[in-house]
Amino acid sequence: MRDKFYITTPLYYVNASPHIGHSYTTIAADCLARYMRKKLGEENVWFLTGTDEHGQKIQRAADAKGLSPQDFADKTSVQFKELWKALDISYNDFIRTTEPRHVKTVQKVLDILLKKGDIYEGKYEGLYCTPCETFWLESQLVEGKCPDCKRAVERITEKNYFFRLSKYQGWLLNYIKNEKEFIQPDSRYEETLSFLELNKLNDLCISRPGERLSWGIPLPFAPDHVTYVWFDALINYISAVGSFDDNDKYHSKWWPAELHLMAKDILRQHTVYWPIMLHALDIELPKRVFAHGWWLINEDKMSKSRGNAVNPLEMVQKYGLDAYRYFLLRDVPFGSDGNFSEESIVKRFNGDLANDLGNLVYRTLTMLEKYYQGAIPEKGKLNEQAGKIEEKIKLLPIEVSAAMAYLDFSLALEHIWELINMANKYVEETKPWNLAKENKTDELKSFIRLLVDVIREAAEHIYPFMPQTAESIKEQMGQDKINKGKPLFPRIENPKPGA
RNA sequence: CGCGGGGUGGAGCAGUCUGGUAGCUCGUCAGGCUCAUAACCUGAAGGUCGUCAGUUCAAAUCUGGCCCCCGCAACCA
Repeated sequence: MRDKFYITTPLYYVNASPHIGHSYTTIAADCLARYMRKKLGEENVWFLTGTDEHGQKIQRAADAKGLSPQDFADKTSVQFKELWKALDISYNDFIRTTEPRHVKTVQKVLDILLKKGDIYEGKYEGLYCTPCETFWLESQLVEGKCPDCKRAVERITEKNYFFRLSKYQGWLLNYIKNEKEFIQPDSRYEETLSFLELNKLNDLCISRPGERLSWGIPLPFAPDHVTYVWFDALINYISAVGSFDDNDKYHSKWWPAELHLMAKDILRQHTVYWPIMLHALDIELPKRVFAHGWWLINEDKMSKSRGNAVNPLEMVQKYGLDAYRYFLLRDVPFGSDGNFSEESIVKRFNGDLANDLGNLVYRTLTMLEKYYQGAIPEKGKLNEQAGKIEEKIKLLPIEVSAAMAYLDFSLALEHIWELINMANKYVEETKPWNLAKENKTDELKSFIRLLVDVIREAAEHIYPFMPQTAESIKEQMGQDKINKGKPLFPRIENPKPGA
């Protein structure tokens, strides 16, 4: 493990409001950042997120609302920021692709690559639907017409600039073959590898003529063209944390990133375009690229057009922030698709949070109150069952660390819950109410103290996932005495999903 | 024959690489307990592991055929 940790989310495209998919990636990144801060120290972790604001879709969305693209982007960007605040996201920096620091870097990159001969002028030819302002592939046409508006398309040719992806295909293939950890999960690694083996990369068209699209970063050597939005956006990962010197060398305290997190739909941009761009710039590659799955709504892909997008804020209001965070990170293994439903949230809420964790904390606090007037007793002698719990407490950090190394949040939580469940069982087997009646004070003391230790330990590990809950537990389970509050997660009775 | 993933008790999954009593969570049923949020603990019922054939002393696991589901198939931010 290296001593610094730079983690990124994708820059979210501001053509629409954030949904649970955005919140999923960001919560995962937040959890990891919090975990690593504890491990490496606050000052050694850098967590970047932001918004991607250029391109045709933004221009159109802005037009539709009668706003300038910048005003439109400003508005949506704020929505993302507000959501991250509501979700307790601990990002260190929020970059927008319309910020000068980014624009400057993108233009510098374009200049360097042109100088190196990796960008060249060429012609882009394609089938274009003028009303829709969209290029279509032959295969996408419906009866030879635009699939959207059903009008005729025309073959047009325009001057554009291209980035020599093809030149570096062999290098990239070789690199990926040697870096088995570069792309995760494994299935995505295989997918990328076979894609590169079976296909021949075309050079990437990285410009759009200004008359067709003006909302973008102008090419420094051809101001009548703007930069293709993906080429622009990826560069944020380096523009946010460093800069080029006069000799075109990139310097940064944080780069290379330890991890780029994203959903599976934008894997290729991060495993093909981006590595080649960096390599052409003579910059080190990120250590890992991890693509997680999608949340499906009733087995369906979530999308605006289907009208089934879920608003994260609504879920937080209804179930609480930590329950929402817990659900997302616990319910499916990171990497797989999951089914999102309020029914499953309620199940996790009642089962794991209320019955297991919340109840353990509450019953322990009550016993402390009842038997010791709220004072936390000293450690004492342990019986066999307690010894097993002590062992588990020692083992847990190792288990969690192993799971987190592979971004298996679900497994990490499972390990934590093993300890919680052991403790609940321990209460049952020890029968403290009998110890109290029989005046076995030593045994009662060491029993309750062990429960306190278990809960403290659990709170430590829960923190990256549910920061507020960890905080609340610590507060209630004070240093020497308790401050019992309301139950952490009051059971949700008669759940009415959708109500 | 484009590439890949998958089909395991009511639901969701693990196990398949390295064959050998089919495991987990939820749900259902029964019991126990009272510190606790009708929470907690214990036990039970429930699966010929998609299908057909083969290899083997032995197959969810290996081999081949077939059926079904789901992604991906290069500028879609």
